[in-house]
Amino acid sequence: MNNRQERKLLTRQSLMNAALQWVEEGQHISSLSIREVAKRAGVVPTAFYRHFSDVDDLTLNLVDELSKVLRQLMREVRHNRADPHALIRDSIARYCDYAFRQRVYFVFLTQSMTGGTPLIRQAIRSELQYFANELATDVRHLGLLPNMDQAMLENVAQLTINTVANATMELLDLPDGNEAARQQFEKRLKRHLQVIFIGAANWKTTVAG
Amino acid sequence: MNNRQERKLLTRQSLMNAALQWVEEGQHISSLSIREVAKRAGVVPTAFYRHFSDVDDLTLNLVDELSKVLRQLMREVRHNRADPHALIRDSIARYCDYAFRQRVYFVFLTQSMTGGTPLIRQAIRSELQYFANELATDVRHLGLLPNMDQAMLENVAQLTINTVANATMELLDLPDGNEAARQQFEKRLKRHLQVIFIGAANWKTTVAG
DNA sequence: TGTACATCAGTGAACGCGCGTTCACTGATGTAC
DNA sequence: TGTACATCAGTGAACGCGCGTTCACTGATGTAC
Repeated sequence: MNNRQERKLLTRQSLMNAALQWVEEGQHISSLSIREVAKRAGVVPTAFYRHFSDVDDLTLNLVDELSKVLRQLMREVRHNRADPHALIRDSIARYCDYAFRQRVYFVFLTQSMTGGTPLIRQAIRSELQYFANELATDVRHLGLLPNMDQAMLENVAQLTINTVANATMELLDLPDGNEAARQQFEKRLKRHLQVIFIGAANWKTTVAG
Repeated sequence: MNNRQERKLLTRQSLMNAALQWVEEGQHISSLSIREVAKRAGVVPTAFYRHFSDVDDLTLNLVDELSKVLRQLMREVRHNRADPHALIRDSIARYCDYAFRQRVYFVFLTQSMTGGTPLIRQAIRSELQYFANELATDVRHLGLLPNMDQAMLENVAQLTINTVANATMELLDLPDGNEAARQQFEKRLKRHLQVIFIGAANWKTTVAG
């Protein structure tokens, strides 16, 4: 049924899942050992080397893998376009839901955003940049900030994405099932994004000085 | 000259400095071992236990210690009040200078912001909250946003601090001595803060819906 | 289709090493009289 | 001031353990004829 290549990919997936499991338990990826991740994946420690050269290598591949998943999410969100009037609120609600359901992905990415090697940090940052560019394109197409030049629009998009990323760290630490805290959080994030949007709408190039 | 207590404090300081040195070399604090930090501090591994119960305990104390240092910095910055007209630009320049000179403190704090135990993350978050409150008080006293209610003012201050904190991660990864990249970074951060300030100045309570 | 050989993902033993933690200790500093 | 005892920060040996990495291997899958 499945040939050698496919079996190898399955083992690779097992190793990656085992690493995510480690993070899910509250551990930092940098404290994961080859022996530990191999044990959790159900293979002998030396089998690890058939897939990755060390834990950093695995981590980098994990960032790439999860980036793909997140891009897919973004495509779906953009497709099911929300009512423009409640755009911010709806987008926040949808994003938070997703972050909660795929919690471990986000924990891993926020952890690596500050904790990994410079290479890993850069990979995540360029992923955020990608999202910012998508957002700028959407804002342009929706005609939400018609008078803003492209450079500044990208700047605002970047600020927005950064704000969401920052809020995500907080979201992930909210006590599970505390609906009141969750709503308070979403309200606060909504206010932040509204301030940014109002600031962008009132931006005049002459401020630049 | 120095009694037993003072000597003990010196060893404690050595251990903390050794931990910071580890971070400075690009390692994550969670991968620091008791033996390693003791070796760097010039004491025998078992001496570590006279000061901390484990590495997490040391980390938490380090967060407290550095928080004190940062509060002191903030007091100085607030004292040498800048020209209100160039408030944002001057504050950014001063902050970036400080972050660069005390690089390791900021690397450690941004690293722990996402990477530490929940307890550590919470400690840093409440420290950021403290800074946000100070900022809100300053903005109030300077009369910069006279029509804004207290809750929203705190919200905007929080957004501002978050934005600076987020930018700090990027700042710390800038190649050393690349003045062009540094200026571009500062300009981008200035734009972000300006958008936030303009948004706050144009905020109407009726938007709240 | 059948056979003979090549490939290579995963195995398992072995190595030397640094780890956290225990324990009894030492000897300078501090205190009581 | 001098003496006798208490305190306790730092020492050093010892333990069992999990670590990364090496190596020769096995045996199922793949390929060439």
